[in-house]
This record gives sequence, structure tokens and C-alpha cells, in this order.
Amino acid sequence: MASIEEVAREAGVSITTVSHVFSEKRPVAVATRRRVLAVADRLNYRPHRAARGLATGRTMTIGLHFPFEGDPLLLNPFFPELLEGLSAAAAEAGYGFLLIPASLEAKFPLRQALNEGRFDGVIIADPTEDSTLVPLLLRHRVPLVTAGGRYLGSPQVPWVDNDHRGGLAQLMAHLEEQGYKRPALLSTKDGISYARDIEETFEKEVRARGGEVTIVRADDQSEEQAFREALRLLNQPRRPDAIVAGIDRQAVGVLRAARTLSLRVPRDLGIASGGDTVLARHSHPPLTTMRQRPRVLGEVAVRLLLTIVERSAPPENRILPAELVPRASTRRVRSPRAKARRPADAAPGPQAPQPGPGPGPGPGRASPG
Amino acid sequence: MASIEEVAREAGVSITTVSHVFSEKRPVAVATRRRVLAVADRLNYRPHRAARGLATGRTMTIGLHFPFEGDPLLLNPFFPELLEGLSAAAAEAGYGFLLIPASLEAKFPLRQALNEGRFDGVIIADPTEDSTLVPLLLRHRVPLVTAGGRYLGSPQVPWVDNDHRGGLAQLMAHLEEQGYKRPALLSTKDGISYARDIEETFEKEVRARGGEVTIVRADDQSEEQAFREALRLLNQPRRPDAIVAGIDRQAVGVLRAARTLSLRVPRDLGIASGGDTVLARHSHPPLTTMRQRPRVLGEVAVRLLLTIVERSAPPENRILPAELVPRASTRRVRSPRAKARRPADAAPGPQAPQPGPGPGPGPGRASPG
DNA sequence: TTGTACGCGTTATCAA
DNA sequence: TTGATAACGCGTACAA
Repeated sequence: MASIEEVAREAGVSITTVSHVFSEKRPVAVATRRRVLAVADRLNYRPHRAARGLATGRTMTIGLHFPFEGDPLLLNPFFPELLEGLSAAAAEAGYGFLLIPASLEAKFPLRQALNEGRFDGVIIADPTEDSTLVPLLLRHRVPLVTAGGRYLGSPQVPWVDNDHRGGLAQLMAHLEEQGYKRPALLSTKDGISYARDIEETFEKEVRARGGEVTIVRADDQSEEQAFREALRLLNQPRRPDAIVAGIDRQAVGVLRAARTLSLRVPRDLGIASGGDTVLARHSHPPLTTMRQRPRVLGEVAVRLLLTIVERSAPPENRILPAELVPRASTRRVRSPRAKARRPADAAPGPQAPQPGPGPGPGPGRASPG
Repeated sequence: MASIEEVAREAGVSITTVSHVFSEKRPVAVATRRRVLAVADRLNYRPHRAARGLATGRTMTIGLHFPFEGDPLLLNPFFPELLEGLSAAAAEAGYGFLLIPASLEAKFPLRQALNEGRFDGVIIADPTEDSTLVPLLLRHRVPLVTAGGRYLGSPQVPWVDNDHRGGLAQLMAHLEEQGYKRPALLSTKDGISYARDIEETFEKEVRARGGEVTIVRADDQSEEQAFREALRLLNQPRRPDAIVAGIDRQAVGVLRAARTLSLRVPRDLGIASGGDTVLARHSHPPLTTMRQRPRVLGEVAVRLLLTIVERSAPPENRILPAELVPRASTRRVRSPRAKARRPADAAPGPQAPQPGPGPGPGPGRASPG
């Protein structure tokens, strides 16, 4: 494994120049830069993590916090993919990870870790409004980015999130197109920004169509709670003809409620949800969802955090485009383009072609705050 | 944050001595050691990760590999807890981690990472027999420990695992006690050591009781496959009166098959499984399981890996005691000790008192290989 | 636009 | 049983 010194020698420059080629902290002549990069590439050079950390005072470690553990973690299955995105981007930049356990009061000596500066920055997934970690980190001036949600307690925490509002707007248009007249929203009581986003958007979209706004909030994201709330909704005199659930696990509960009441999906009841996980793809019928891209989310979050850490860049939020994946659970109008041979709606419909495995379209930008 | 030099000065010794107090690489007089530790504690000193890495040539980073992704990851929900254990133990020792993605062929430049020595060691969860990563790591002489399973392709890979054989033996005794006469085993075709363990133990235990050995293997760990296999089993002329599933998700499928055939659980059919996750606890009725302790598993795996990395210790395997958690799905003989007020079998029975949150009993040892 | 030289905090070698 | 000192690889203040 080559060191900066070998690269400098081979390229006929000083290590300072090599350093600056990589850090971009001062201008380097184009020719010199090219030469250095060529040599570095040939020698397979990459800056040594520990050496960099020692020189800069950084630990080259990012803290990771998922504010849920055990069961709830399973209820929100986009976690593993998010983690892969985070890890890939961190590795790319020469950083490693540590987990900050969900229960801060556990044996993990968080305050000590902070005082020791054991992480250069922290990424928090799906922050809740009552998070105790966020204020603590703010107080210690630890660089911080939330991913998959915004911290509602303070506008100054930079975030990366999916465009849930745009996604739900697409979904509502789709429902209208499919002839659904009285959609209801099944949200949750968790203090997360996602719930606020979809509730506000739902209300706006329904009002825009002159409809009546029906929103119920389950205690948690479980299938059980969703089942109960859905039963209640569907037993009303003027029952909804479509239910939008926040999380696809909830939609599974709604589906069960429909079966219990002998309602046919999608004919008597349309069902859609957010979070395009295995649950949505493998249910019967498969569920229309708003796709989230946890892997991309993770990558973008790490890059944002590192620009703040390494460049002291001003906090800037990122919003990723949403994508509707229509499936059988809401498709009751025959599309002329829907050809026969596709395996029973397991694949996304023609309105949302399956994208390749790549990171997809680049993130857009939103104004801070 | 104090450095080694301050500690040395305060304690009136050289930094060399302080270093050795912490690394334990050479003997230090008891009095000296005590003094150094006292000062270090007072100054809140901890060795600096990057500095250590620079001096030793280590990266202070552990690679983590879960050989499944997306859906299968959700099917095996002990993942998050394992991760927490791994992270906690790594943090304790001053290490961070990076994920090695499940699909090695993806953009992650693994070979390069190995050549650069980007990790000091790797932990692989649930290795399959056809793993391509394990041979690659062995070739590169990267220290390696498998957790939650053994690599069947080579005996020289050290492992940490639950005592599945002991656990299943307990379970079989429990089934006998509950009057089940014809248990069947629902295993999987995955090339994992767990499947081999339970199949061999099941066979042995059934034979010891003079029974007939019935084992079926599902293609994967899904509920669907388990449902199908269970239906087939239960439609046989001499159907089993108990089904032991490898994974509790499979047991959920078996439960559904029982409902489909109007078999009462536990009366007509006993159902038990391995992996005490939320699925087992929340099903109806709750499932008897062999509890695994992913968090402890993770901690032990990291410690084992680090002794190999830091001390070049000989590989030594660790086996964690198994624990049976009897629940309603197999309890058809009234236990005189089972008092009334407990909430419908949601808690473990009296034969397996709920242990505290601590790491539990220390790991036992097994001979290598 | 580029280079020199020092420091970051620790471990390892050698000496006492 | 302990200490002095030279690496480890990089970033950067200062100099040219």
C-alpha cells in the first residue's frame, strides 16, 4: 500500500502538493495535478485513514443513531438498505461507523464519547420530535444530519429526506384517475416529520378536489393497530373507498381488515402506502406504494455530513424525488398499455418503469430550514 | 481530552509505561499500574484511536458482512440486535466498522479494500457453504470470525455460535413432556451450519425415543414455503402431531397451515421454532422457541476477532448456551406452577425465567473445528 | 505555484 | 521493572 511520500517521489513533487491534490485545499497547477493523480492511480494510493485523523484531530468515525430498536426496527424495514448506503459512502471517504444505541440510557457512555470527540459527526435516522439525542448533540456542537426525516424540534438541523409531499400528491392523482372518490388517510401518532408531511399533503390534495378530509392516527406502525383502525373506518356509514396508509406494514393490516369485511381490493377498496418494501411487493394483491430509496438517502446523508465536517460548509438540506409504484391494490381501471404476460402485478406498472440498480437520478436541492 | 503524555507526567512515569499498562504487552509493577490507572481515570484518558492505528499499522476498523440483503434480511430479524452487539464491543475496544455489502460483485471494490488493508478483520454473520467471501479473505490472510453459524467449507475459520444442538435437545424433551409423539422437522435448503445442526440433532433425539424421523426442507426461509411444506406434511395419512421449524418466520407459516386445516394449536398440533423474535412472541398463539442472543453473539464475536488481530491468538471457537422459551404453541399439559394472572402466555413460562438485560451467563468454550 | 519542516498520540526497538 | 527515542502517514504554517 503506497504512501503519500512514494507518490510524491514518483511524481516529482513534494508531499505537500500531493496532499493538496487530494484535499483540494489550495490550487494546484492542472498539469501537476494530472501527473500526481496518474501516479496515485498507478500506485493504488489512498490517504491513510489513521494518519489523516491524527493530523487533523478527527476520529474518522461517524456515529449512527436509529431511534427505535428491536421490534419497531423490524416494522420499518428500510433500515438495512439505508445502512448499506451510509456505509458505502463512508467507506468511500475513509470513514468508519459506530452505532449509538437506540436507548441512550443504556450502558453506552454517550456523554463521554462526545467529550472524547469519538465521532466527527452523527447521522440520525427518522428522528422523533421528542429526541433527547438531538439537543444533546446540538449543545456539544457535534455536526449532525438527519436522514429520512426532519427534526421538528429545531429548524437548524440539516436533513436529507424523500419528497413525501410530492409522492403523496402523485398518489392522490393516481387514486383519482382510478376513480376513487373518498380516500382516507391512516397515519401514526409518532412525532416524525413523515407523518406531518403526509397528513398536510393529504388534507391539501383532498380539499383541492373538494372532498372531505378523513385522517385517523394509529398508536404505532404495527399491523395490529392498522387493522383495528381500518375496521373502524370501514364500518362507518359512509365508508372510504380507498385507504392510504403511512407505512406499508400498516397497509397489510388494512388489507386484512378488507378481507375480514369481504371487501374486494381494488374494486371495493383501494389500498396504498409509503415505503416500497417486500411487504408491499409480496402481499395479495401487491400494494401500490410511494417508493423510498434508502440506499441513496444514506449516501447523500453521509456526503452532506462530511462536507459540514471537513469543509465547515453551511448546513444545506437535500430532498430526493419520490416515485409512485402503482400495483394491483389500486388499479381498477384497465390501462390499454398493460399487456397480458406480466406475472400478476408483481412488477411495477408501466407508469413507473423499474429503474436500474444504480443510484438513480441525482438529488435535488431545497432551501435550508 | 487527555493524551498519554499528560497521564505519564501526572503519574510520574514514562509514556512507555502508560502504554504498557493499557496494552498489557509487558508486565508493569502492580503499584505503578494502579497509580497510572488512577490518573488515567481522573483525566478521563482513553488511547487515541487514530494514533494507535498509525503506530501499529492497523486501521482500527472491522468489516461486517451479512450474506443476505433486502428481503432475506427482513426474514431474519435478529440482524439489528447482532449489529448492536458488534458495534458496542467494537466501540469498547476503540474500533469502528464498515459494512461489506451482501452482493460482493456490486460497486464495492472489495479486493482493493483488502489490499489496502482497510479492515483489520472481518466478521461474517450466518455464512453459507458457498460463500465466495470466506475463501477470498482466507487467501488474503484477513483475520476472520463467523457469528451465528460456522463456515462449513473449511474448519479453520473460527466461529461464535449458539448451542443449537443443546437447545433443540431441550425442545425435544419439552415436546415429549407435553405428550407429543410424532414430531417433524421443517428445515431449509440453505447451506448453513444451523440447518445441519438441527437436522442432525433432531434425528438423534427422535431415534433415541424410538420414533420415526421426518424432515422436510423448504427452499428458503419464507412463510410461504413453510406454509406449503406444512400443508403437505399435515395432509399425510400419519400426520405429525408437532412441527419444529428452523426459523420462527417459518413457524408462522406452519401456524397458518394449521388454521387452514382447522387443527387446533397446541392441542392437535404443537409448533415450535428457533429464533425468539417478535414474530414468535406476537403470533397467535405465541410460539415456543429456542432463544438466540444476537447481542451477546455480536459482542463475543468482536472480542474473539480482536484477540486474534491484536494478540495473534490462536483461533478458538465460542459456543453460547441455548435457552428454551416455552409458550402456548406447545403447552398442552397444565403445569401446576402456572398461576392464573399472567397475560395469556405472552411471557416465557416458569421453566425459563426471563433473564435480566445483562449479557447473561458467560460463553462456554468448545474445541476448535 | 510549490516546498520545508514540524506536530498529531501512540507503539516498538533498544538500552538500562 | 522501566525509559528514551525513532518511526507511523498525513496536514499545514510558514517560507520561497
